[in-house]
Amino acid sequence: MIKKNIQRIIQYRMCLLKFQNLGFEKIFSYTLAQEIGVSPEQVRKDFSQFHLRGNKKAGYLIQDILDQINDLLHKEDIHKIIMVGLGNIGQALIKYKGFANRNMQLVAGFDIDPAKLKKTCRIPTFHSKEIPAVVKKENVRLGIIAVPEAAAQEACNTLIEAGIKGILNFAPVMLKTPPDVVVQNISVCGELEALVYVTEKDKQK
Amino acid sequence: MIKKNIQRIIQYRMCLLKFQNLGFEKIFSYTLAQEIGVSPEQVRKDFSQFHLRGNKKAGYLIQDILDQINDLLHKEDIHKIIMVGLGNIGQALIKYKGFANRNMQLVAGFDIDPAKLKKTCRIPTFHSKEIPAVVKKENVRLGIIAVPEAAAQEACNTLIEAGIKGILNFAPVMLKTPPDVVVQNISVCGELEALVYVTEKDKQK
DNA sequence: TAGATTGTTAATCGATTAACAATC
DNA sequence: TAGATTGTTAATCGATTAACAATC
Repeated sequence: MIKKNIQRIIQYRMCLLKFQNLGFEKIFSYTLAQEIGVSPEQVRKDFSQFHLRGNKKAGYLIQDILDQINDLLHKEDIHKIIMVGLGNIGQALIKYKGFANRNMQLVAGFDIDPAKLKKTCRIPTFHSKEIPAVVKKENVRLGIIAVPEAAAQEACNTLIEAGIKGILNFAPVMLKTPPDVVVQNISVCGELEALVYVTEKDKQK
Repeated sequence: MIKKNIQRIIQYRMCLLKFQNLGFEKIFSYTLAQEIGVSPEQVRKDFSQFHLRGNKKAGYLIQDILDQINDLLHKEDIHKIIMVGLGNIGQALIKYKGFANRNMQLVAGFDIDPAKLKKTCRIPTFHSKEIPAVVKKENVRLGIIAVPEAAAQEACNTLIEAGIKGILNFAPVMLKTPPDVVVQNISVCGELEALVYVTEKDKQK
């Protein structure tokens, strides 16, 4: 499980960029806190844990904090990602233009279905058997799994075998991986089910 | 923040269905735990908190536990959902066929761009100004926001105004909502950035 | 019965919040 | 200086893990 403090650091970064674009140079823990819905103490605690320092009375220098967070998140590099599965989700993410300005790049897509490979696509697409070759050639460390549930573990095994170290998994299964490969799961249905639970519970009150 | 135990209950459910389909009638906390990557104590604790009871020595009756979880998650109803934003993500989720067998149904899509409304679609689509009318007519409680960042808060306000109680938000902003409206955020880029952080940290060891 | 498993209570761990000294 | 803000230490809270009695 990925620590919550780093997840918040990622949010702080987006927020700092937003304020910088609005022309601000400094920001207080209070402002940042309000923006992402936590307490100012939480912000200062998080910053403290990552050695992000401000100035007493004068708050934080946005550019300074951004530089340091960018270091933490390795924003000096462009992080290559491959997409396994060219169905609805896979195609949608390939079309998504938001990766570039966060230093992420989808470099290739894969599927076992030749029909899926024929669709015109912004990035090169290959049969899944080419995964190891492309991963090695492009030196990719991250992969997204957007294949049907039944094919997910096999896709995962191929990625691990190819040397992928981080996997974002859209399939509704817990993938089995060695300890040096990290998986993050996204389940749209699961999130909706959780929303049903909490909203129906609220209703009863 | 939605409690972790209910998120796991949702996972247990999927897992129980899987074992039921494989022909099993009973399951042990140990098996379930292994399948979703937690400890057997965690499973028993979660079950205990939701009053899901098993049999000493004989484990849990899958059908029995499923019935009770289905009650908890209100699986007796079909939960209607509207989609705001018919871009890449919106269109992909509308095409996704996995909602139906989890008792979810996307009933309508909305966008402010007439061009997006013209695309053929499995569900009815309307201009966003129709949101209140459709929500009232269909009695919808859940909405998905898949619009660009700049339009997200306005879309959110419209949903709140229309009476939506739970929002799944794909836009990279913290939405401001009253306490009776719950938001779950999904950030593909954010998850990938977190993966970069943990995998690069591992590399240094 | 003996062994295995549940279910609950107690202990531990980690994360958040509160308090407050430092200082600009 | 007085007031406001940071940064750290201590306290609290919640979630996980451990221990173990109950019992099938």
